[in-house]
Amino acid sequence: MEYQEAKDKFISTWGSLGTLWGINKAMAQIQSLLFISTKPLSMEEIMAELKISRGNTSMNLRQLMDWGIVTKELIPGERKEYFSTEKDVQELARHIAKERSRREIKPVIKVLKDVSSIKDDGTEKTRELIKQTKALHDLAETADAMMNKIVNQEQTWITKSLLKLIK
Amino acid sequence: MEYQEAKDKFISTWGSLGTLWGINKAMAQIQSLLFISTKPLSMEEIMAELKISRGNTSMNLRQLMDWGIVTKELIPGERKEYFSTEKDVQELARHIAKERSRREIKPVIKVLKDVSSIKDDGTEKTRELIKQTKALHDLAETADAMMNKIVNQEQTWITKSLLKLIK
DNA sequence: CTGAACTTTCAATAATTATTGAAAGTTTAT
DNA sequence: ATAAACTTTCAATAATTATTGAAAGTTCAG
Repeated sequence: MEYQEAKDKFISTWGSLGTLWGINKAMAQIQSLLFISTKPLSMEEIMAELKISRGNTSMNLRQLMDWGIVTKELIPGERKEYFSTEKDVQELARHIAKERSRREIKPVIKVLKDVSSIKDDGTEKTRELIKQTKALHDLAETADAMMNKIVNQEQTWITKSLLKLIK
Repeated sequence: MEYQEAKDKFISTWGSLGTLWGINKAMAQIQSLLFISTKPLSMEEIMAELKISRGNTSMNLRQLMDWGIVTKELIPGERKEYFSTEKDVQELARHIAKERSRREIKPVIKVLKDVSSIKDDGTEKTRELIKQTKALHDLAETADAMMNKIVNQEQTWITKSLLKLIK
């Protein structure tokens, strides 16, 4: 497999995996492209590589910046804006996990908590609703906590190693 | 909050969370309905409760059965088919994790492996592609393995200590 | 201040995905 | 074998989501 083929395959596969981490195709593809690029890319370059419109590129870059995984790089003397993504996979995973937790999981946990806290009127169906949503609530909370612990643990480890390097 | 309100809230919230585990709205809503039902439901009942068509109900029930989280219940003397879902959240999580791993994560890991195995021609861009896809491959593999370990409750010292950290 | 270089916005449109409903298919009782 | 009871299929349609592109907005050099 040649470079170009491997590159295209990577971008389209990673792009289609977007759903797995809750982002759209264009967003995922832009991130992929930046992830394997050896230097920051301009909007023009991204548009050309992925064959998407200026507007699309602009909006998706903004979303990626909202997610905290893409940053603007200002190159001295250049008018254009350049973009690059977090290159460290651990750090990338941390950002993604944190954002997904905040945007999607936490709000659902809140609803599960509310629903499982309704008054038990003694009927079978109410009891079942309470019981099952409570179980789901506990599971969701554990899973969310675990995910955050794992990714933050990684962060601690990285920070520790970094500190060692500095000393 | 009354029973009916709580029930509707649960079904629509859990339904909209469908994307999180990679299924569509109707599928997620049917599963939710069954999850809090005190008895197996017929197609008619599901259609009426969720206000969806017969065809839609049929197709989504089939998909839920493919996922292994809904089963047909044959009630003696009844012509109609009844459906129920796995009621144990741990078991449910296990099934979902296993299916997602098989359908989505494993194939992506395979592509990452192929892409990261291309011949190093010495150019910077090829080296970057290899380096980054390899890092992603390792991360994906670790995450997948860990998820399976956790849901399969194969509690080695690693997962045990992780669980302790959370509690 | 003006114009060139660049980015953002957003209404229109395209692409994708979900849903319907009626015809075809299946099963069972008689 | 027939008909009633029920389920599945799938072409048509609706709903949703993504994408475009041109106008409006911004920034900056001269």
